Amino acid sequence: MAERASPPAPRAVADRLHSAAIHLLRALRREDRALGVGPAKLSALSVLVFGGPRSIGALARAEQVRLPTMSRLVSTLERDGLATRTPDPEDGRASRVHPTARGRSVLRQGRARRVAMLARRLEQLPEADRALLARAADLIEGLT
Amino acid sequence: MAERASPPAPRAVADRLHSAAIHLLRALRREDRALGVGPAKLSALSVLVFGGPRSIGALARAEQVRLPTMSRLVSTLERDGLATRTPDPEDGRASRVHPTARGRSVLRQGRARRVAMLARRLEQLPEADRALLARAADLIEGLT
DNA sequence: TTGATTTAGTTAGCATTGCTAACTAAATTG
DNA sequence: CAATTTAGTTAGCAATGCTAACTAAATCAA
Repeated sequence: MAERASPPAPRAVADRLHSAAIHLLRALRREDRALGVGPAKLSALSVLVFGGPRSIGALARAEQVRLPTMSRLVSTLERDGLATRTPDPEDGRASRVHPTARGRSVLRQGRARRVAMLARRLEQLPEADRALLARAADLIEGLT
Repeated sequence: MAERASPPAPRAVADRLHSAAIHLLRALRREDRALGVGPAKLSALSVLVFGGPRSIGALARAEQVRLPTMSRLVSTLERDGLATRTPDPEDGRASRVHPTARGRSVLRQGRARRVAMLARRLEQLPEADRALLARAADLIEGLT
């Protein structure tokens, strides 16, 4: 035994990886509900907190949504006290979006909740498997 | 060099894996747009096609949504000719949902599109990395 | 057996998040 | 300087999530 499996066909790997990602996120998604902040807001906030303040357009590109969608999302973030808008001194058309202290705090909590749930499961794996998953995460991020 | 990294802390791995899954699905999601069938419908259809016909309640549990959400989703699947509802002979309250031929076809196409996109990227990886990702997919599915 | 409870599903109504179309206003370009 | 491009907004629609409140069938208990 321990015979090498047949070489992994890209399509088969793609299919399995696709399913796994869907199921993983579906399970984690439930953790967000307690937060009272929707997934789109959390995700945009995450870009602002970890990537720094930026324009609404840049945020839209980062989140892969259209400008009007992000425009409205930023309005609700502002209304909820999670972000603020300041005029861009260089460009009279643009504004810059910043997370507020409360925004950072909410993000930290949400992220902690999701990550904690996943971490609890990862703890039950042998260390070698955990290392493999860490490497897999990097590979996936590198796929572009 | 090639020194062993510090043991992978579950929280750190969880964080990276979480991000990777989000980014992967966000990229793949775009492929679905050409299909004209939303993600919730595709996902429910996938359960029906690969897991077999079942009640609306069972479908709701599989999709982790509430019963009214699934009830409406099935109505639209029916309206779109992607699924049908038949009465459950055992239980007068329940109905069973079946995919139609067209539902199967649409699902196959959508899945093929997403998987093809991911497979194209996986092809550019060394075989060892692909094998690693295949193993990772299994580990993730097993986390539950 | 009947009355109470539970379970399956629906309907109504709301919030979020995606889109396109059509607009304003500032910046850039020819 | 006029024409075009770019940043953002507003309006309106569709999909998808929820809870509350309902109907009807099934099950349980007395």
